[in-house]
Amino acid sequence: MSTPTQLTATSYALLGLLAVKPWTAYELAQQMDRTLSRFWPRARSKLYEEPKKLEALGLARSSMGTVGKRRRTTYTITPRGRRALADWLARPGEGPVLECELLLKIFFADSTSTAEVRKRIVELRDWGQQFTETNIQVGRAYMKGEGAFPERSAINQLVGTFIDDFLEMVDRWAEWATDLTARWPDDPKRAEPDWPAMEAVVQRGLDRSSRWNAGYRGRPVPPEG
Amino acid sequence: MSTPTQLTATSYALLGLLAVKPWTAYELAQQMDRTLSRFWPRARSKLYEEPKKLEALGLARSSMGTVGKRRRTTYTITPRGRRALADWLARPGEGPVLECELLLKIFFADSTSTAEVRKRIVELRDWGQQFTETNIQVGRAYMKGEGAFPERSAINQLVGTFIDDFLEMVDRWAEWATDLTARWPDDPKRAEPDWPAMEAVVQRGLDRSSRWNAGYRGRPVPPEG
DNA sequence: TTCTTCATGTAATTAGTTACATGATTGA
DNA sequence: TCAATCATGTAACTAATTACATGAAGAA
Repeated sequence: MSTPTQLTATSYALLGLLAVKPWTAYELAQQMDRTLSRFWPRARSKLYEEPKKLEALGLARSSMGTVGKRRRTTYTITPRGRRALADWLARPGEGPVLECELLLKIFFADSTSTAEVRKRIVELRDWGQQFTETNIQVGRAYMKGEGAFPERSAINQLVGTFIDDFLEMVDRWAEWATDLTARWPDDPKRAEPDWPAMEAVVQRGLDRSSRWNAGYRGRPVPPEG
Repeated sequence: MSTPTQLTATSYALLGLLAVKPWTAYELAQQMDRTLSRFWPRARSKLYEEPKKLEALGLARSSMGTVGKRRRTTYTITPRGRRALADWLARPGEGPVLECELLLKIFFADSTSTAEVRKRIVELRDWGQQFTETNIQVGRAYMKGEGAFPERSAINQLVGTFIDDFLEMVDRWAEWATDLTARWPDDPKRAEPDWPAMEAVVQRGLDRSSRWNAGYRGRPVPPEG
């Protein structure tokens, strides 16, 4: 820890939380778990480590309290910390990274049976369901005005909707995939694609391209080949 | 490498490719990049390492060829490898893990300006667009019958649709978010949530729950009767 | 011939995870 | 007063990434 390395997005995630208010290490970890983990999942232990790095770099300071004879650390952001955060927020960011083992298993369907594929699809749907439960609770709490930080409500809606859009998408896909594979023979290698559906997906992608090229206001439009 | 550690999902990803046909290390890496990276992204170097592990465990064997005076390794799956793969495929898998730095930056909007948030939203949309381009090409190639493995067409449709559903979702979200934030004041902390929209999202989640509880619940429920 | 891109890796480093440890608090 | 769970971390390990290196093939 003597060498203060470069900050990672995870460091900034913690720093961002500290910008809202000071927290103890435990509260920080909790908060991460509850909110950020949906699109920036990290192990618990990491969340105890990072704040130390922030402090070493002068972006936060810590004050020790005690509970009985255990120490308890509370972190507060410094002005330098706020500036560092603002700088980071003003730089471009990375797009979504999706990782899905279930999809991987489905992708290798030709080395197993259709029955197994169907199981994986059900698991995917169940996963979305589980996730939805907690997401709803958060959303409802906010609507009842129990949200801890009312000045963050609109922001929370923005990202909360992204997450729920994703969950909705997974659910719909799973439903569609269930129907599709219901008509598959036992051996996935002998399954015929649903050509019209495939055509529709390609078309949809092309439509996105058009809409994008039509209304685009950033970079120059790439020349058509 | 002398201690043959446990196989990871990444190992199985390579093993799965080998089940299709033998490949050289380079071809494996290419294939990963082109197809699997969409839902199982890994660095290039990793893809050269893993096959060695597979060989050490007797799940693949390698034959050395040469190009000039450089060696070139071709990997082939063994019967044990096929069994290991089938076993893995028959076990439950992990659900999606979503990671998005842009969303993280948007989440911390209260430490920056609405203008910055809008930029991040545009970046997210651009990202989807970029991704869509390549996705369409793959899809079109398949439809023209240029797909290298026709027996995998239906499977590819399954996962390809998942990816495109996701891209479509991102695009729609970005469009919605653009509209919403167009009405935000300069300071995101003073932005009011769109309450009806928020209510709608919660309702949608509840609807998913109902549909789920009605129909499935882990295993396929036999039709009422 | 030289330059660039394709092909094929190895080495060094690190971000992140799993496992472990233990005091404090609560409630049965 | 005992067990469970909350709170608070540290240590060991590893999966994965970035950086580096270099031969081969084809283009200019």
